Amino acid sequence: MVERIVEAGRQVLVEDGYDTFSTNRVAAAADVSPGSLYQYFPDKASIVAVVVDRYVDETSELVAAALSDRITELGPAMVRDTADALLAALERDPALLRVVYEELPLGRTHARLTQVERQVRHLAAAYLGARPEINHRPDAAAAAWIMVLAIENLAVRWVLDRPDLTRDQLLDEMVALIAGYLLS
Amino acid sequence: MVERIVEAGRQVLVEDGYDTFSTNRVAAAADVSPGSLYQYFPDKASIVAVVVDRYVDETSELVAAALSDRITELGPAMVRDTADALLAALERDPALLRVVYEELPLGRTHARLTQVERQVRHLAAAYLGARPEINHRPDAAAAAWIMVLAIENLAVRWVLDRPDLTRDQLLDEMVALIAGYLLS
Amino acid sequence: MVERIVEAGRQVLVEDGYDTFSTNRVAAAADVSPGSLYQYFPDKASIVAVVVDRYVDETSELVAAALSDRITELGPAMVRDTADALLAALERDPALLRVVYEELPLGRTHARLTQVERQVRHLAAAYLGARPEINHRPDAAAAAWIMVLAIENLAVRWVLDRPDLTRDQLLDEMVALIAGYLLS
Amino acid sequence: MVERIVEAGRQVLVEDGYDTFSTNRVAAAADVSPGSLYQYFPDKASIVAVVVDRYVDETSELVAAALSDRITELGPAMVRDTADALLAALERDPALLRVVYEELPLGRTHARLTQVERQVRHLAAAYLGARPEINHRPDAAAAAWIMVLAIENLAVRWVLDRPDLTRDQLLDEMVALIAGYLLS
DNA sequence: CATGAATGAGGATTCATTCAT
DNA sequence: AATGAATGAATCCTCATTCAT
Repeated sequence: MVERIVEAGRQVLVEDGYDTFSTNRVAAAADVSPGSLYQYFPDKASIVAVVVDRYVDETSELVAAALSDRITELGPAMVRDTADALLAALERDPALLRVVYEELPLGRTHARLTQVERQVRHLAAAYLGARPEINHRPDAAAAAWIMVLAIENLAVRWVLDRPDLTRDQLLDEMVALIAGYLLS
Repeated sequence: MVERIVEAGRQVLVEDGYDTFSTNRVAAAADVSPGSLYQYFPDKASIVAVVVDRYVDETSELVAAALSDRITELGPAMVRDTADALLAALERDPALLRVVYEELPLGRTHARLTQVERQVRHLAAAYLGARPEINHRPDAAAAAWIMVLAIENLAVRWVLDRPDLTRDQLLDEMVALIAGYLLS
Repeated sequence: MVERIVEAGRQVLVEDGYDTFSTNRVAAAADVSPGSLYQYFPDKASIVAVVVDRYVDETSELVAAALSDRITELGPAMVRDTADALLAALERDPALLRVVYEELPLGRTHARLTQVERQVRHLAAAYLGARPEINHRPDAAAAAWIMVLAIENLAVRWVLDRPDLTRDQLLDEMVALIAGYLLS
Repeated sequence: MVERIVEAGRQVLVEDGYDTFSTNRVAAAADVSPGSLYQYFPDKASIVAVVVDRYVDETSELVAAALSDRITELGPAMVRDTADALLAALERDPALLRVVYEELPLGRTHARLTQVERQVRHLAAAYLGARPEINHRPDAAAAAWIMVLAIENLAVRWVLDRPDLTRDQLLDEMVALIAGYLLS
């Protein structure tokens, strides 16, 4: 049941964006009565939150899986493969990505995303801190913040804005960006 | 009068975010009757649009001014000074930045922002294309896209998320990021 | 519920005319929340339309019933009885009659009325066409148009304007009008 | 000035009907400021009232003029010529006729029309009362009421509904209607 | 007189939420 | 648990009218 509601919520979000996201529409899409929504969710915002949480979780798991395959391998290949996995994950559902990134009201909604970003940053910082041969930046935490955010944002914007770069070009540039940075 | 309304609109946006932005609230904040709004603006969206347009214009002008002071100077100093100006511009009103970046419904609103970003990218591409001594990347347009987006996003996130980086650190990292990238 | 709303709509229409007919007033008169109106009617106009449709239907049914009782009987008695039934039907609710006839915005509202009038005309034309002994006019369709409209309008005006004619006088004059016409 | 306003009022009424008739629209059409309206008219309704009064006056004068030309002539020709004049008068501006007849809110608006109808009825009653050779009906006042209303309404409906009758047919039927009635 | 900016009550409509069944 | 009718506050917007200039 929760399943049906969350899926319906995702659908509505994807199909028409957040400004037409109403509890009635979600209930209709889930083929459930409006009242039933409130047996599983305290309010409208929490439905959105769960949709977003799931999306963030799925995405981060996809990236984490790719990463764990390559974790032993240092250097450019790892950056490229990770970015590749991130792109692939984001390309699964650009419409939902757009809604999550550009349309959602703040609040509890972004909590999960922020949390994941922090985790990733900490992982990256630990990683960089332990490998001075590939990271010449003095502050590993700062470098991780820069690196993670830059890659994430470039990936998102590339998926959403479809600029004049091929996917391979993008990956090349990302590798150059990170490599150049960490070694300077 | 237009002034009062726009200022009230900005205030409401800043104080409570877009989801409480109602014409009545704007009218009250401007100490004006709801009807008067409609003598100067065709609808609610256009009030938001003007607030955003102004904000984007002011911000880009501040950055453009800083840039024009340093335009003759190649290299790291220029990156740093531009990023510095951008940070300063964004720090003027973080709350409004948050609303513009994260809460506004799509549409005409993002049009102005997108447009400015395109202009900046074109400028940067031209600049990079003409200076092979500081730019070793093969595709100037791609490099400009990467560079502009990375800097913009890092600046915005730093202002909004207040991470554990000092302002100077951030600027150092940005310079390293761009320099390392362009020369690799 | 629909019942309550329609009845409240009729009441508001009758008591204060169309220009004070607001959804809020109807809701209040029905002792129902404004929102409930929209679970049964798509908009304000459709509430009016239902009130009018009902009124037109009731009225035409009353007349049709009277007519079917007398349909075998030719001549003056039939005219008189039909007119009598029409008067009785219109006298049920003169205030609503006034609103329907004189105040309602055009559109779907008049559609139903026009439709009924056409039906009646066609019936009358067929009737007249088949009975040359009581109808000497050359064009049965034209005669039906004249006859139906004249009787309808005289009945309505008599009910609304309360002129110096007794009900019986009116019926006498109507019979004379139609009889004289059809035989000339 | 009053002239300009009334003419603008008539225009608005004719072009878009009563439901778009707003003081602002009238002011704009008259190329006058909204405030100026209130120097010559106490409120919106009184503008409508004057437009209607004028229309009724013009129309009745046209008919009266035709009638005074034929006043000496008894019988069918007079009915025909009068009806002809009425039709011609109504055909001048069917759009305004529709608005006046079908769309206007009640009240002071219809006062002038009612008044004219009464005058005409009294004239007709006096006329019929004095000419027993053409009027066999026992009650001249009643006969006048019937006759005037029937002709008026048939003329109006013919102009507004454009039924399947030629103008000449209509006049023939009207003459037959009245003649048959008065002699029966 | 004329203006027209300003007013603000009121309009139609939506939708998150509740609650009796 | 599930329903879905009912709610009613809140939304955007209009327009007859006023009044300072």
